[in-house]
Amino acid sequence: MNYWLFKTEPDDISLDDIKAAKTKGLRWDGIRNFQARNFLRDQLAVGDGVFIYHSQCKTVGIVGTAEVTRAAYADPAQFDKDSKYFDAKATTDVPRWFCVDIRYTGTLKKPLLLSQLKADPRLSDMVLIKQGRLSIQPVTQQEWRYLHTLAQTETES
DNA sequence: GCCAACGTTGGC
DNA sequence: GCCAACGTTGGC
Repeated sequence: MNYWLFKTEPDDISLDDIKAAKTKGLRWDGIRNFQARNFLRDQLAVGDGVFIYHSQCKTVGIVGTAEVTRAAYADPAQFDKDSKYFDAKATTDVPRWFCVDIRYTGTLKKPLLLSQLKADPRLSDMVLIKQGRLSIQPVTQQEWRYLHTLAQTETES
């Protein structure tokens, strides 16, 4: 069991969208960064915990949680000429890009703002703090637990 | 909208 | 295989 943080622009996909998909969940696709791709493809497993983080918006920070319901499979968008995620170098035999499915598991009572996380010395080693631009990143078990104590998730399912 | 950080591309 | 140019991310 591992833990992760997924960034998303809420104008595109927000925690509410994930929540609205209910137990059916949704596909987390369009990852086109190799480092993020490698985590996704090689390490994400069914049941892993995911923090959902909103970027490029007014309230930047962690807003809720989800869990992985399907491990990596080839991202169909890379083969779709009409998709902005189309990649001419990808073939069905040798896909370049992968996606997973996730489902909503909870909303934080209060979002954990980036400014707050940055100011917390216990989180100075978080990938989020050390490496700004990475849309899928690992979270340690200690960080996962500590962030939950900070936020007190109310779990629904 | 600006700009810093950083990943990727491509010429040599 | 180096490195400059370029593109993208993402906070502010």
